[in-house]
Amino acid sequence: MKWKRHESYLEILPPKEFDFKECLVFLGRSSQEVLHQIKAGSVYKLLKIKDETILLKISGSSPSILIEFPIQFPSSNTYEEIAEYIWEWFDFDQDLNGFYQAASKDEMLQSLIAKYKGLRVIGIPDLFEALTWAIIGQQINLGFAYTLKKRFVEQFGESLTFEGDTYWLYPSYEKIAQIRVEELRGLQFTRRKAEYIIGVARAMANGKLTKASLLQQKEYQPIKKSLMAIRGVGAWTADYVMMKCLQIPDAFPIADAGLHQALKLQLGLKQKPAIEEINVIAANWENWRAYATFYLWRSLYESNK
DNA sequence: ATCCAGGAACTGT
DNA sequence: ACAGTTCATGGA
Repeated sequence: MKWKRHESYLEILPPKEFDFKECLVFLGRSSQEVLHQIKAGSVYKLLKIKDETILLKISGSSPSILIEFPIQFPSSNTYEEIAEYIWEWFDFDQDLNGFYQAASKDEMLQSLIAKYKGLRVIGIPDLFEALTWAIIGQQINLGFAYTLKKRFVEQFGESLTFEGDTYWLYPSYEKIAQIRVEELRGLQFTRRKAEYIIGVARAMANGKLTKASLLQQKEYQPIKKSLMAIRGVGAWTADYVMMKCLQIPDAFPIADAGLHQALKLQLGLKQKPAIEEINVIAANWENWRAYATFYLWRSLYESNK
């Protein structure tokens, strides 16, 4: 991880294969997003580290990323954790040359990379957020998923208002561990989703589920198995979390409806491909299937709202 | 109206 | 192990 602390800002020095503007497109994909805002090419995001709540203004200043602090500066031992969060969020540990090389054998990926070069898997470093956001999104359209997330965040998260804009933190598992199913039903969560989400919160509050213990397992299958042992987490959610939170570049949510739609459009198919066909299509994506998926998702919001 | 959404658990065989 | 059903709601 490379970063420098300056007098009034923090500078992150990303790897060469990175395009801040491409990542901004992803971050701006939903007008209903509540966990960050984009204004004049900068991303504003509230972050809580230990007991410090800090507003970040994140800007691209090629080749660096600059982090400013519109409200107040963090305490000096918090800078490193902020840099770490940003590093993880933009997945800077991956060397995308591997992906670009793997894609040289695949015409479709090559064309996506030509369009979106420098796009990285924008992650969800917080395990509770990653798991519950995935659960929220199960089997509903993305627009409604964002509606539910907004209600959830605005009901149970902390917020801070600065110069007329309100910034939100995702609800903590400590808080959600204490609520009742009915409170989520009132926000139009299904009963089952409410149970899953509260269950995840309680497992984390008990210390039975942590990001560190998942990552300790190193290998793909054991991690996936541990995730799928959680009620509400099937193969799709496990792969989604491995991709977005555990930064496993080969995680592959093969049953994903968006992936199927993107493949159909990119390959000009008459209908969406079956799982067996996707395995054939993805034969050359080895080690980079999360990136292939992410670039395919990107292709779906060419003209988004 | 009917089908599908960035699925998963449950039930019956 | 496998297939069919249920959950619940919004959008096209």
